[in-house]
Amino acid sequence: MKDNNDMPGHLARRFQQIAVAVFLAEVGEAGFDLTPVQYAALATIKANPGLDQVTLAGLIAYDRTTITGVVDRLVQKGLAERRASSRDRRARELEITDEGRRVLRKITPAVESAQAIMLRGLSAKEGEELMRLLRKAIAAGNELSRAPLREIQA
Amino acid sequence: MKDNNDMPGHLARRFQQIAVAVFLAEVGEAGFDLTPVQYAALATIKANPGLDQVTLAGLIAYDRTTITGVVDRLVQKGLAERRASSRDRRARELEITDEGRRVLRKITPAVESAQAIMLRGLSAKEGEELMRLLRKAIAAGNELSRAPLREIQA
DNA sequence: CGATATTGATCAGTATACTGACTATCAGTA
DNA sequence: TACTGATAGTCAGTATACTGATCAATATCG
Repeated sequence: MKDNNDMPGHLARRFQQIAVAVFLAEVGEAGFDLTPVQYAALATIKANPGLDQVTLAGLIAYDRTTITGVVDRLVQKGLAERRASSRDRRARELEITDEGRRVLRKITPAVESAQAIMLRGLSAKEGEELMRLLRKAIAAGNELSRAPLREIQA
Repeated sequence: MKDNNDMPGHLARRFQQIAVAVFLAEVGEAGFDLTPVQYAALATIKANPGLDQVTLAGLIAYDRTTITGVVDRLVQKGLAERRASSRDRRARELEITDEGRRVLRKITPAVESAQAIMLRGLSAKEGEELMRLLRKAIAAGNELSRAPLREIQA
């Protein structure tokens, strides 16, 4: 009979569980209160000023119903702003605030440290290989989740 | 600047997201309504009859507060039973029902198929290597989450 | 132009996960 | 035995994620 440890799904869940715990611990010790999801969203808003929520969701592969709450919390913390779009009155344009920029800058060392801790059981080479295999598996399965990754249209 | 695709945490989240979607799709097509978490819990109850909830949580690395709800739903679906323990009046002993056994048996092909689909972008060798690296990273980070894996004490 | 389809955002509902607190019970020790 | 600490389970609260529905606005095509 198959063990849990032979199930990629179980290993995926477990690795993600640890990754989130490590991220929260490192960021918390640095004095910030930001989740992995909020961090990714904020960094993506900074890199793509004025993008709408659907585009943001596509860039980080979040469900569009999840993004609503994530952006709510970023706005509530004063890290991002949500404005009505002038081109499309359905859409909301997202901008990072000065405070958001400051937090992103200060939080970076903790985030990098967290990424290292997640892989601390692996050699540098193994860490690279793990990421390569994850990227490959993810690319092949991209369309299988409700929230696939979407590039920005040129 | 670091891309999301260079962050093991982001890749972990994305891979898990796809894994859950694939599991639910395969199991759903087979006519069953069981989540990955519920499946793992049920299979573990079957393999360890009479275990209590804390032991169950340890065997699959779930938080003990999460287990309460998961077992609630298994009981509600008639797949498992929760009994008061005779040895320890705080504890609840868990048992799989005949229906639970039946579901577990019938659902296995869909579960195995899901595991294969998650890795469809990888060769057999790469899939093995991905699982090996995940196991290694997880083992090193086991104590970093609130819900570490715990073996049964002999 | 107008009917239709699509899209952006949100909402209600459900299921993980976690934090922190609480009760009941058990175990070990002074 | 009485006190203390640990443990099993649950609960309230918060944050992802998803399904499916709805509403407003835009796009498309006959």
